[in-house]
Amino acid sequence: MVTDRELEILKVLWARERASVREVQEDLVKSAGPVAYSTVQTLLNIMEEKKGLVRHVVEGRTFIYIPKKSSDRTIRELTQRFVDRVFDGALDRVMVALLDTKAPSPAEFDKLRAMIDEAQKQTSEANATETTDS
Amino acid sequence: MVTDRELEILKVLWARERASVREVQEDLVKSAGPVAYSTVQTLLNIMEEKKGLVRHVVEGRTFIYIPKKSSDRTIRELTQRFVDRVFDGALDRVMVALLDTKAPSPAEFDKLRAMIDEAQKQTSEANATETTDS
DNA sequence: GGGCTACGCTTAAGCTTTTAAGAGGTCCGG
DNA sequence: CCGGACCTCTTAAAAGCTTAAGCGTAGCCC
Repeated sequence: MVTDRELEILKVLWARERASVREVQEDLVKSAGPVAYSTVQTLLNIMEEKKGLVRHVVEGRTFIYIPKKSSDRTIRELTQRFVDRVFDGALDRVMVALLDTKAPSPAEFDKLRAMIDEAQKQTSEANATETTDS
Repeated sequence: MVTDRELEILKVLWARERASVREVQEDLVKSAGPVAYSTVQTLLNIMEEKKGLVRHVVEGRTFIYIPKKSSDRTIRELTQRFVDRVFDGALDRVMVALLDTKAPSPAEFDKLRAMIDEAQKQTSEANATETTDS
């Protein structure tokens, strides 16, 4: 659904929160190499009309584009799709592949552990409130 | 590079190690819904000629296709590409998204921790041979 | 006002992906 | 030995992605 180029554009929009076509195009040239103004324009148009990924407001005669979904949510959806597609949803297999592609440093290992602890704490809290909820 | 359909085909080939077009097509129909024989044929042809993902041997008048890369390696490459594309290579951010998309069970949490421990043990052993740490 | 510039809109070409129909060859059962 | 079944190969079309040129218009500088 979200293509490579569209993701790049979304990243610019998330970083800026709102941006004109020109701003997106200039950031893209810096971060991802040359791309024509009209290309960005067409992409943004499709992303609004056909995919509902962004919306725009008019300021003067400039279109200001704004992402519709948060980066968190979009990235979560992309991750979900990827995990399902490649790993048939098996989280442990994802972890194996991840740790295999890039060997983390000891500090990163600790960070990962902390994350897992935190995530587990969150879920157990969530479960606790489920039963005692209003 | 590897598209969705191609990945499905590769999964069949990895499971069977080697398969005829007919076998791939039949497995695909079961696992992923209807698809024409000739479609699978064209895909396999492209995967061999243009992408070098598979090769074939002839048995009688049947083409037997064989994956060129292991599933491990291919999946590692796909994962690498995804992490770079979506997360700019930041492993910790991947972990956040993963734990966020699907809340694991306590048993799964333990499994993840064990994996991390194991991975760290592996790397520290590897490091011990090259640098004699303090 | 006249030209320059910036902007959005229209159109479309080139490529990849996905799908499939149809041609033609080979093999086996009868 | 003949016909159907099964195979590969050829062709191609629809859809989506990526890229961009060209047009009209509105504001701006002088």
